[in-house]
Parts: sequence; structure tokens; C-alpha cells
Amino acid sequence: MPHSASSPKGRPGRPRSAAADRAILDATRAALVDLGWGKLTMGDVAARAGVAKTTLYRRWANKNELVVDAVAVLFDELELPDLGCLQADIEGVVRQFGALLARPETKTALMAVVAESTTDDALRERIRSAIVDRQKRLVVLGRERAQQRGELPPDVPGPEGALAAARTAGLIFDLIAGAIVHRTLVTAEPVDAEWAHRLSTVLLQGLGGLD
Amino acid sequence: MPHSASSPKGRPGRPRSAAADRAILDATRAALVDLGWGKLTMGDVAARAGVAKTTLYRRWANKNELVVDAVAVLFDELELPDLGCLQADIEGVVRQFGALLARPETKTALMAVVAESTTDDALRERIRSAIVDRQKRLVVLGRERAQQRGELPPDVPGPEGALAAARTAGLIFDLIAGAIVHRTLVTAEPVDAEWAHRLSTVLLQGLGGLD
DNA sequence: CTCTTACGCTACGGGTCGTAGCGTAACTCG
DNA sequence: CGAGTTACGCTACGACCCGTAGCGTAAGAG
Repeated sequence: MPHSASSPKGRPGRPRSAAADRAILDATRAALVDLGWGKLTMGDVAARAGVAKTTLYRRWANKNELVVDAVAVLFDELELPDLGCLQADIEGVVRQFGALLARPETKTALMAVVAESTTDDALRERIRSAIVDRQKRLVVLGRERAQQRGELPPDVPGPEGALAAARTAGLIFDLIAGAIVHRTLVTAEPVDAEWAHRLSTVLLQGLGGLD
Repeated sequence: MPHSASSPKGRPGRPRSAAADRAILDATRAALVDLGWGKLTMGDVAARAGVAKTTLYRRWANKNELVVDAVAVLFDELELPDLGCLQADIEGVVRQFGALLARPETKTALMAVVAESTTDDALRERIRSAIVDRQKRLVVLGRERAQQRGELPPDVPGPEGALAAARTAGLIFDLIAGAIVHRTLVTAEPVDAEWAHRLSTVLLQGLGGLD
């Protein structure tokens, strides 16, 4: 989803090249792997994509937005496995997320755009809609499944119950995603099966004590 | 701790100006607040500090290392309060860390250098020694205090017990620091007393179930 | 006083940014 | 098919920042 307006409708003129879109996003990820965020240049991406530099600027206003879009699609790979019990499902998601963040282009790009978003509200909103909110569904879905299995108590009915459920989901998301990111990027140790198991154990045990 | 060699010893010649060091680091933090990471330039920092650009390069090889040092000192403010029970101690640290990360220069700089460290091993090591390891002590200290109070079981003696303790401390650190960072920077909501309480509750409840 | 190092200043080549202008390519509509 | 409209590739450009070199001067050590 490039930056400019949508074009699918019967608008006159030559349409945007979808192949160029893909080539640019692929080139951006490749360049991130090779060069990292700091040394990534728009000219280099254009050259790798076999595209004129002006074509990049017709679609994305700057490096930040380009990289957000280039990385966002990677997060759509994540799925909530249905392994029959909540702990196994959590472990599955943790390992998927860990594997995703182990990829050089993912960790480099994600942290860089998050850093930039601290002084750029539009970018923060773009990250939220393109990446974060898409993944929060995994937490909500996991809770619903566990409630149907009877592993978690059902939500308290009424607005205050829904509020409490939303807050808890937010806390869980911050805990899981934050811990994985921190381990991968700061501690710099792998998210292996054993660590995922320990994390899910703490979470499950801990959630029983909330209110 | 600038990049170049140490100079305190009776080395001939004019010594490095300690005032310039402080002015540069202060200017770096101020520039981070105003400009963010992406638009921060060495020339701008030098101008703010009232120092020649060449003086910056005599001490720090590049923007990354300068910013790491500029931000590292902020993390030394963190202390483990002794409030008499483990949960209160954890909440205190969580709120301190949250307040620290709420400052614009801290979050901007921390994420930016972490992003850069994914493709720069030397920078990663600098971050680890200057920031991460300094804070891990809080976790270790908190565990020791809780064990003395009888709130946590003592470590299993022997090497495998120490290993398990180290792994648990690492997990806790990733959980706490990761969750706070994620909430502050990605979710973009404040680390208030209520959230700190819920986090510490989950942690305490969850740690009982490990092994 | 001499030696050595740090500092401020100026200047510079090299690189990236983001834009403008042009001719051409591709598609829609009448 | 022709006219209108939009996208593309290419070139060129001013602006900015980087990191370094060279010089004269300032400040401690012996």
C-alpha cells in the first residue's frame, strides 16, 4: 500500500506498475539486510529494484514510510496455531514471532521505524495500523479460544467487563511482544523452544492472579 | 566515557576538556529532543555545545557511539527501592523505568541505537556494557532481597542451580524491560501506577510456576 | 621555556537528498 | 483510431551533511 491515493477505479492514464511496487519492497528488504538502516539510501533501493529514483518518491514520501510498508507484509505470516491447549498455542505464537524477529531485515527495520516514530506522529499511526493492530488480533483470538475450552473464565458481561478484557489483552500483548523483542534485539539470544516454554508458563500462571 | 584512549595519567600536553565532554553530551540529548534521531547532525550538536565539529570527532567516531554515551548516564538514575516486599519493589522499578522511557531523548535514542546495533556488533557490545548490564543488577538484587525475606526459595546450590537462577533472571529482565519498552514506544500508553501493579502481579504469580 | 597534545577555524571532496524538466510508454475514453 | 491523462526513465541540479586535513593558537607536563 504505497503512500499515494488509490488508483484501481477507471482512472485515465497509465496505471501504477504493480511489478514495480513488489520490486521496490523486495529491494528495500534486501538492502536492509546488506546495509542496515543507517546506510540504506533511496538511490540504492532504486538501483536494486531496477527502477528510477523518482519512481520511489512518487509512491513514498521518505525512507521511513517505505520501510514500514516493506516490513509490514512480513508480519502477516503470523498465525495462531490451534494445538488444543492455551499453553501450546502461546508457545507456537512466541516461536513464530521469535523466528520472524530473527530475520535481519525485520529487526533492523522495526526498531528503526519505531525510533523514528517517537518524533513523528504520522509514522507512529502508520506503524500501528500496518503492523501492531494486525497482530493484536492473535491475543484476542487466543483468549476467545481458551474461554471456549474453559481454560479461562468468560468475560464479565457489560461495558466494564469489556474494558477489563481489553486492558488485559493489552497487557498480554505488551508482555509477549516486548519480551520477544527485548530478548532478540537487546539480550541477543535466540527465542528457542525452551525459552518459549518458560515464557508461556510464567504468563499462564500469572494471568490467573489478575483480579 | 568518550571513545578515545584514557588521559588521566601524567600524559604530556593539554588535557581533554571535561567541560566540553559534558557540554557535548548535554547538547546531544537536547538535539535528540528537538530533532529526533534521523535529523540529528554532528554539526548541530557541535554548534549547540559551543564546540568545533572536529572536537566531536576527536572523541567519538560517529553518531551512534556519541548517542549511546549521551543516553547511558540517564539509566544510572534507576535504583531498586527497598519497600519491604517484593511486589512493591518491582512496582517501584517499573515506574522508574517507565518514567525514564517517557522522556523523549531516552526513547528516541535507545531505539535508534538498538536498531543500528543489529548490523554493528561493536555497537551492540557498547550498548550491553554501557546500559543493559548496568540494569540487570536490579533484577539480581531484587531476587536476593526477596530470598532473604523468604518470599522466594533460595537458589539450588551447585552449578546447575546457578545456571537456572541466571536463566530465570534473564527471563525476568526481558519480561520487565521488554514490556515497558513495548508499552511506551509501540502501544504508546503511559506506564502508570495501575499498569505497574498489574504487571508486577502477573510476574509474581507467574514466577511461582517455574520448574 | 620547550614539548606535546587539545582546541577552534576554515576549507574541501564525496555522498545523499528530494525536486524539476523532458521525452516516452501505457491505458481510458469518445 | 486519436486525444487526453497519467506513469516511467533519465538527467541534472542546489542543498545539505559527512568526515578529514591543515593551520595557528591555547593549555598543561617536564
